[in-house]
Parts: sequence; C-alpha cells; structure tokens
Amino acid sequence: MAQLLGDWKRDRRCAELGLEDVGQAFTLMGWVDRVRNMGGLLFVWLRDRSGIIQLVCDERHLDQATYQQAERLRQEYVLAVRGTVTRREAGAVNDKLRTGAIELQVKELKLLNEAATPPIYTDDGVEENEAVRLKYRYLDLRRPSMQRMLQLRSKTVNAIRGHMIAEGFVEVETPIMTKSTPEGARDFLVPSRLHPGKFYALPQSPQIYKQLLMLSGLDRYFQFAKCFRDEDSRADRQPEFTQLDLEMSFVNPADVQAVVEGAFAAVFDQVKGRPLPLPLPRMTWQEAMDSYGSDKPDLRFDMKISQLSDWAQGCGFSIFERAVDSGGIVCALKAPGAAAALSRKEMDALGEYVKTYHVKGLAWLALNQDGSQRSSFAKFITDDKMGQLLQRMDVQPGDALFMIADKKPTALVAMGQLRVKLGYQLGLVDEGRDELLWVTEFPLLEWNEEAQRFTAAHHPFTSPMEEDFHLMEEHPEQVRAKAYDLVYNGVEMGSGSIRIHSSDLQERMFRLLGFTHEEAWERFGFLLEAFKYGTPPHGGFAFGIDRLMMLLIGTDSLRDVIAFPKVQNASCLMMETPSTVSEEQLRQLHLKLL
RNA sequence: GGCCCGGUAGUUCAGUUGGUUAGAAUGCCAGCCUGUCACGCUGGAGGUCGAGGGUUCGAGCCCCUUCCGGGUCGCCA
Repeated sequence: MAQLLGDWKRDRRCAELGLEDVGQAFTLMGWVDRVRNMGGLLFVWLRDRSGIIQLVCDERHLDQATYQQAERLRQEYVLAVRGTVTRREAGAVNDKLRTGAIELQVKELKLLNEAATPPIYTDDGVEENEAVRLKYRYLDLRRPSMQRMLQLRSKTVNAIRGHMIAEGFVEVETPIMTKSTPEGARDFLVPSRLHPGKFYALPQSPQIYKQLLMLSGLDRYFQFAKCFRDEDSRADRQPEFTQLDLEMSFVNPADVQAVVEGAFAAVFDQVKGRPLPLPLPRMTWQEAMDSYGSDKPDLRFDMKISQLSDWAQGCGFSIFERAVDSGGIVCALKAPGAAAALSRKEMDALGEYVKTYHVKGLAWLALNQDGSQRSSFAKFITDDKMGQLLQRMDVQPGDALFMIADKKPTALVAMGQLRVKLGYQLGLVDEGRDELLWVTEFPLLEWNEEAQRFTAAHHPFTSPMEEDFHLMEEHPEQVRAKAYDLVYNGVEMGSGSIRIHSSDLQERMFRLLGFTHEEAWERFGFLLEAFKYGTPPHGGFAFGIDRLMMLLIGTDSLRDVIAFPKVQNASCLMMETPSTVSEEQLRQLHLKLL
C-alpha cells in the first residue's frame, strides 16, 4: 500500500552523491530500477534522472516491518528512503555506476507508489520495437539515453537562446492560429465555430509575421517556433517540428549567416564541448549540384562527380551518345579503395538503387588490383575511348567507376544519392567529423510540371540577386536568389534569404509566379498593404532544432529526439491522435463528414 | 498515391519441405539464498502466430484482402 510523502524532503538526486558524502545521512527519492534479494540482504537500485545509486537493506539492521516492506519492492515502484552513505569495500566497487564506490544503508523507507509490471524495458540494454516504445512513450522516456537526450535538448535550446539574446534579438511569440497560404506545403486546418465555413491554418512557419515585425521596427526578432506541415513523414520529417526562427533588418546575407553561425558555435562550445571554426565555408548551389549532385552535400568525404558529356560523344555506347544528343549529360563517379571488390550482385543492387531516382540505369567498371577489368559497358566502347576514360578519371587499381546518362538534373541527383550511399557502404564517411557549410545562390524559381508554371524555390518573398534582375522576365529560370541553406553533414539544417522589401519588385515576383495583380492582393493583400508603410531591407533564417538534435545525438530519426513524436502516418500511438469527435462538436463547427 | 521490408508469449526473437501438444532467452509469479551489481538455484504461469477469407486431409508457413509499424519515390514555398 502506498505511503504518503509527509514531511520528507529530498536532499539530492541519486547520482549526485559521492565519496565526499560518506558518513552523512540523506533522504533520496526515485524509482526502483532493479532489486536483488540475497535472502536477508536486499540490494535495490534507485533511479532518477541523474542516474542510479545502490541501496542496501539489511534484515539485521532494520525493524521487521521495514524489511518486509523492502522485500515487496518491484521494478518501477516509487520509493523514498532515508539512510547513510557508506563507502563500498574494495572488492565491491561497481565501475559501471557513477556512484559505484558508495551505497546508501537504508534506515527508513516509504513506498510512495506501486507500479504495474512495465510492458517495455526502461533501460538501454534492449532494442525494442519502436511502435511499442512509442505507445508507452512515458515509460520509454525513463530510459537513461532518453533522459540524456531531453536534457541535452534543453541545454542546446538554452545555448541558442543565450546567443540570440546576447546578439540583441527580441523573442516574440506569433500566433498558432493563422491564415492558410496558397503556396507551399499543405496546411493543417482548424475549423472556426464562430465563422461557419472558415478555417484557421497552423503555421508552416512564422514567415509573414516575422517580416511584419521587421516593418514594425523590431530590428532583430527570434523565436523557437512550432511549425506544421501536412505532408507525408520521413525519418527526418515530422508533421510538427520546432525551428529557431529569426529575422533581421538592414542586413545582407553575410550578416544573417554570421548570427546563425554564432548560434551553432555556441551549441558546439556549450553542448559538444569543442569549437566550431568560423566562418563556415560557402559553396554556390550550382557548384553543389555539379560536384555533389545535391543541394546539401556531405563534405565528410570527397568523391566529386565529373561530367563527361564531351568524352561520351562518339564513344560507341549508344545509351551515352543518345543522352548527350538529346541535351542530357553523362556523369561519372570514381569510388576509391575497395570499391572494385564489390560483387556483381552488389553492383546490380546499386543499379537498382539509382533507378529509384528515375535514371534508367547505372554503368560500372571495376579495375581489379591485378589490372584486369570488370565492366557493364566496356564491350560497347573502343579501347581508345576506354583508355581516355581511365586516364581522365585517373582510375587506379582497386577503384570502381560509376556512370549515369540522363537529363542533367536527373543524372546529377541520382549520382549524388549514389555518392552518399557509396560513402557509407565503403566506409569513406568519417562519422567523427562535423562538416558544416553554406550553400548559396539558390535558383529563385523552379518549374512546376503539374501546375505548368514557376513556383518559388524558397518562398515568394525571397529577393532575387541584383545581378540577375535583368533576367527576370526573359530567363526566369536563370535568376538566382539571395537565399542560403545551412548544411551539416549532408543534412539540410535550415534555410533563409534576404526578402523583397519593395512593392515594385514584389509585384514583378508575383507576375513570375503567374499571379495577376488582383490575385496577389487577394492572397497577400495584408502584406502588400503593410509593405507600403516603410519596410526596411530585411532577411532571416530558420533552422530545425529537431534536426540539429539528431546530429548532436547521432541518430537518423527525428523520433529519437522529440519527446512525443508522431509516426509515419502522422498519428500518435500513445494518445491515438488524431481521433474522432462527437456529432455535437461537428455540428457546432458547422461540419458534416462525407 | 507507387514500390520495398516487417508483424509469433509482457519483451526480444527462433520456428526446417505445409505434418504430433508452437520453442528459447528475458521479464513475471512462488520458494531458497547476507555482498549482489545482467546475482544465483529450483519450480510455475504466460500464445486470437496482427485480422478476415481461401487452397489443403492438415496452415505460424502457400494464395487473396485488409489493418498496423518502418524505409523510400512522389510530395515537402
């Protein structure tokens, strides 16, 4: 039966005791991690967020009632104990526990609560089915690794907040109930009771609010913003996530980047305990795509992509030739080291892998250590051309060469994905390294095949680069934006841009996006209206706290760094969210289900 | 919306060519044990093989449908 806390006060957390406390009495509280009953002598591990300490209950030194109660202890019971810290004897020290040199000799004990047998393990020993962990997330969070994660996350957010405040930023909360915007991801909608047929939308980002705050003269704003996107989840994409959102006035890209870099440096300093050399390297989007086939290159290993379209002309391999003739490219990737030892089966698997990125196939060549070749395409190519290829790509014994022919972006993206896969598969990725960089000069627009019009690559308020203003009407696809992404070990941390602050330029932008003047005003009128009243030049950035935590923890799933995450279909296994609602609720909201 | 992988005691898993009463470990319960630390020893309980249908003398295993979880392409300003 559970006992009351009464006037007992906890003195310390379990693992905050040490050898210096030997001989002193303490009151401790926590959960029973494990009990070992030796018959008249009980060892109980008491656990809280700090860690574990061993309690000793000796039948000979306790009154009968207390010992009997101790014997009833089971895993996850909630316990308060009073006792004296003693030093363990030389042979009895447990090096695996931080408190392994001491233990608490229990004098009094209060069973604060019993616990049902937990359905999952609350220690880190066992890899359990994630669905079960998520169903009992509150127990899963008792695992020491999860406790560490939550504490590390708090520390990280604190480091960032400290940096932002020190840099003169003002923290402002913006509404969660906001307005649906036509561009971008699908919105989560909230029906209005007071306005039949109307809906609020949850913000995909506080974009417009933060721009308005610049107009208001706040100068430097930041917020840890909850953002929502109703799109399919991935391991690194949740329907709701947290971003550090910031905006600054009277700045150019370098000013914004300096603040963001500083925030990362603060995290490295205070959380990782190692410096982050600044400034971070820059790479243009064009270079990233050409050399790495990705706008978020992983620079922890080299292996750049080469373009060989000129070589491919007249090479004899009709697939290569046709690709080039029809305006596409042939690109190649040289994988060093053990790559030539990949089996035929492994090569075929890589071929299947690149096909998921919509290229038709993968040509490969392995130069064995003895100088002999294995290849999927050598028979189509003259010895002369093959010699040129090996020389130009500097293929050495042990290397493998991979080639893709297709439309330029398709081929490069597929090759970029192959590069990363091979990087891991061949052990080229140095997982101990931290490689951050800025990718700059993103395209302003991208062609949307479905809508048959240009859409904003970033968002419709992103400023074009002055150098490219003249291209806006004639060659919109060539216009570069003052937009920049921060990339960390091949993961997109966040993106930002300098915004358009003149209504003339904004109207030109809307025209490029295919909006008439009237449509633009209908959709963004409040913003265009606001911008009439003296808008300063401004720009900003937002980066994902969850993604940052992923990299700090060393996991590839956002679910590992969010206290209560959603699963792939955006439901919560613990609360069984989303749920149905009553007919009455629907009626009040003027909703009828189909 | 497409493709791929998975679902068997509370948990992690095994389960052969379709063949007797579906196993192991761990956890749980009971007993013994005074220096354990993944304590040990003895005994015990515990199963809608995700669900539904089909094939078969017989299905955990084969087929179909469906649900759930994961990965991924599309999508994600």
